[in-house]
Amino acid sequence: MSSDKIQVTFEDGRQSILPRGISVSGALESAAGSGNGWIAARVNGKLVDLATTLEEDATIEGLTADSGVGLEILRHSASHIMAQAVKGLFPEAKVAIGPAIENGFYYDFDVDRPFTEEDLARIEAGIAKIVSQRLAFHRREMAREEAIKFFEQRGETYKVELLRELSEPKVSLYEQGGFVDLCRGPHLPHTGHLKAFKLTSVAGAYWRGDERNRMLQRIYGTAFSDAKGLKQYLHFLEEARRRDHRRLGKELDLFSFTDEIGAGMVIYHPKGAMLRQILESFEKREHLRRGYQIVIGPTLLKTDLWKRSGHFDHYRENMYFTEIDEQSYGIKPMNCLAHMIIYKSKLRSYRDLPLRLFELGTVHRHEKSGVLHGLLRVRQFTQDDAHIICTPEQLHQEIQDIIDFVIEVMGIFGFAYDMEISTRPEKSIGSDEDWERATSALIGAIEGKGIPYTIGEGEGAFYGPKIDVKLRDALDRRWQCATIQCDFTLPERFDLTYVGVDGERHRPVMVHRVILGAMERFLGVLIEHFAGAFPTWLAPVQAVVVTVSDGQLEFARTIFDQLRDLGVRVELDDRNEKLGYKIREAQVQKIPYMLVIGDREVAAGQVSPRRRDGAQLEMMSPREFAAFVAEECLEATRGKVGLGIT
RNA sequence: GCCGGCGUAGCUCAGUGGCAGAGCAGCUGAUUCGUAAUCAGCAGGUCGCGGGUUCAAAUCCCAUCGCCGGCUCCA
Repeated sequence: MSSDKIQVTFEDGRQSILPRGISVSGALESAAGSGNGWIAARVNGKLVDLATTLEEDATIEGLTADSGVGLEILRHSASHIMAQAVKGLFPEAKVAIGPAIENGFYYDFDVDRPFTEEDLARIEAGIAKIVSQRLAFHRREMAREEAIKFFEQRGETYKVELLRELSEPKVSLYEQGGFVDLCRGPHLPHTGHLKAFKLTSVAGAYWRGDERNRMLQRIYGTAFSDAKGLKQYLHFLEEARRRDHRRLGKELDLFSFTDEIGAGMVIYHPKGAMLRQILESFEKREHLRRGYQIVIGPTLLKTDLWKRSGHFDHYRENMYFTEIDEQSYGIKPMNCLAHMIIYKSKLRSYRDLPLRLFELGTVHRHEKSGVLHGLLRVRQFTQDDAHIICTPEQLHQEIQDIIDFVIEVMGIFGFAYDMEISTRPEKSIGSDEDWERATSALIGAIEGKGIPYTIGEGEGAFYGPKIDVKLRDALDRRWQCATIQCDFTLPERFDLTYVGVDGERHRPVMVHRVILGAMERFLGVLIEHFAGAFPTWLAPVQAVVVTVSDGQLEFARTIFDQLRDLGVRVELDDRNEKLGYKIREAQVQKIPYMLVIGDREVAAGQVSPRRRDGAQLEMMSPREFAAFVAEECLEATRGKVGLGIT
């Protein structure tokens, strides 16, 4: 091929001979014409600007703003544009970093005065103006030392700090409308491509995420390839607000908090307590079925024991302590200690293993005040906690059984899930052999189940590797609930042993695991997942008896009594209100069934159930209705839960 | 813990230095009604708590508790 031509291969496999030095956009247009909405490209696997020139044979792929990577580029450019707008309004602001994130982008600024809501509106207007100007993004490369001088002159000390830590001799800068930023790129061809954006909030954030550093002001925003995408996202936010468990907890009268009692302490009202009761009895039965034994440990344990376990050294700032009769006690933040004491209460043989101890253990952790969040982050909570003490050989099977347990339970609640294996962190204890064995047990168990997983390199606990299960709710949000953790440290520290076949003492392995995680957090997630409209098996009130007029009150009371006897969680609305009013109230309370009682029902001795979705069921006897509800519950729980809460 | 915002009736909220308000819920009465709000009347507040400024504070200032959005940390 002549020296002034190159061969370009396109995504669809087509090839063209083009002049050397042609721009990426020129090459793309030669193949597919203009106006395809490309904002950047991948050339030989590398993301580049459309203005990049091609000097060698290449494979290229045009990227549009609606694709995953393209959207990220759009948002990243949006953050640059926002920074330009901020610098225009606040010239003294120093810029830090401004990446694209999952649902948008942000940029951190160091300013004397924090931004206000009004500032946000002004900045938004500034962005709109820059967009209308269609300013080109220019890339230029510079020696690192030169770039340091450049940003020093401009007083951008954060950029200088970043540059000093880079090892590359050359760095790239991007400029649009006089705003220059240190950046790898790529970026939009010009600012006019930012068509749908919105600034969402402003918040403090530590420089480089370290709480010892200065707090910067972070502006969050989002951007989409078109107005429709933005609208959908704003609708998603609205839907999330509508489902907020804190709002629904109040509306459905499930739980509350009060500063009189203290931050992070849940008060369960009757319906919330009923929900928990249902979850707990479900859990107890499921654990017993799987060979777990239920135990109950004390809340206060002597501080000396927490010293031995290592909690006093590593976890003290999160613990509550109390002293009585000159004896110091720690309030348990975890349940494992009592379980180990139970293990040690007698000599154990390999025949006793695996020992699976389950406790609905209520723990207290002094979480920092700023992290508390409804039911999702509290200071007193109850874990569905179990510790499995087994031989190293049994580990694989035990892990696999726990995974099955998690999958079955998540299926019943209707959650999808992702699994992640977290491996040995830098700061850790235990022998390589132990880590190797435990990690391969975790991986082997997951792979044996054919479950896809990701690896969190170095994300494990200091005492062992773990599997984290992140469940995905109805809005596709992810929540960390279940976790399975291997531990070699505590068996060592507490000198747990078992007598093997060989008559010798051996060291067992301990698995810490939770299925739902914490009852509080799981309940919060459940509320949002179902938007408060719990399936009948979980609904704290399954049916409400409503009369058309006072004339049917006596009959309604006998129906109510009968259904309650049969185990249906039923309420009676005997108020002197119109039927429509009572129906509305029951709908708002998201009660699955409304049993309408009018003269027709009294005459027939039956009830007319109306379902929450508005469907009208056939008239039936109370007994038939109870059987109907029981059947629905059993079906939803794969035969595990019928009527009644035990 | 840190940055910012907020705290008024059971709930949702209005009130920005001069007599504390609305809707819903509650109570009383009327109404006896067929699938998402019947009508009328009544009652309800130490304006989170504690200090201060002022003739006068829900309103301004300080401190504190709590909540909200983030950061950091986590089930």
